[in-house]
Amino acid sequence: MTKKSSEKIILLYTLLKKIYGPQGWWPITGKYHPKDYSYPKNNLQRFEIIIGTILTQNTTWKNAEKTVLSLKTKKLLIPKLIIKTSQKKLSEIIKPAGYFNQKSAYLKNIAEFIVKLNAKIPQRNELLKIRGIGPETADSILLYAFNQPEFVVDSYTKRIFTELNIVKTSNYNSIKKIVEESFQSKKETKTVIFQELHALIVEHAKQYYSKKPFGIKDPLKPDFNNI
DNA sequence: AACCAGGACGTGA
DNA sequence: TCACGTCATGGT
Repeated sequence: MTKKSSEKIILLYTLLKKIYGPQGWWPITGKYHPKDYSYPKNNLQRFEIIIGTILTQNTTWKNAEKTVLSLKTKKLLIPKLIIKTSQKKLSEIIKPAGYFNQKSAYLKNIAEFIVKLNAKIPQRNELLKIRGIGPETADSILLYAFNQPEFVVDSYTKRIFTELNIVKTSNYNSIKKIVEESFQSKKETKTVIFQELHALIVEHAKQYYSKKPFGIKDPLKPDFNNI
């Protein structure tokens, strides 16, 4: 990690926070204040977030949230009930989220894991063994459902970081490590920073990095040219 | 009407 | 490791 990388990452976080404010991005359906970081408050909310991270894979949160709400209305947002429900029925319920055949299987896999977990905090490498849980979903689960200081790297992050010359690599673990090493503070603080930074990056990217040519109208670009 | 969305997985270089 | 095809609905 170069010193400039961390300077740029901290600058990016500062600027994005100033522009968009706190995102409050723990995908819980219900009421909460964006600045309230005391979520999830129980295992049901924790599971709801976990389910959300899978359903939103390569899908808009709007569509994913719709299916989370459907599951909630049907009182299925409980690990044991996800296991009990047939995959066919699950697929039907989560249809708007896309990839329903894959995702319904993934939901069952994570539900099995959560039951066996017995209310402990999962290890990252254990999550990665589950079919349907890749690096981004694993980190999302750890960061938002278990409040662990694991930074989430998504395609937007790679895109913005390379476009703003923050990093040269597009390797997941490399970028994750660079970001995590840029912020040294206590665990709770880092967790909040990582939760907000990832959400802010997504928000910014949706405006300036979703269609080609990427970032051409990004107002932050000049700030990163001569640093 | 092509293109993309808060990816993961399998396969073949 | 890395690039590419596949999975699928809904919005622009």
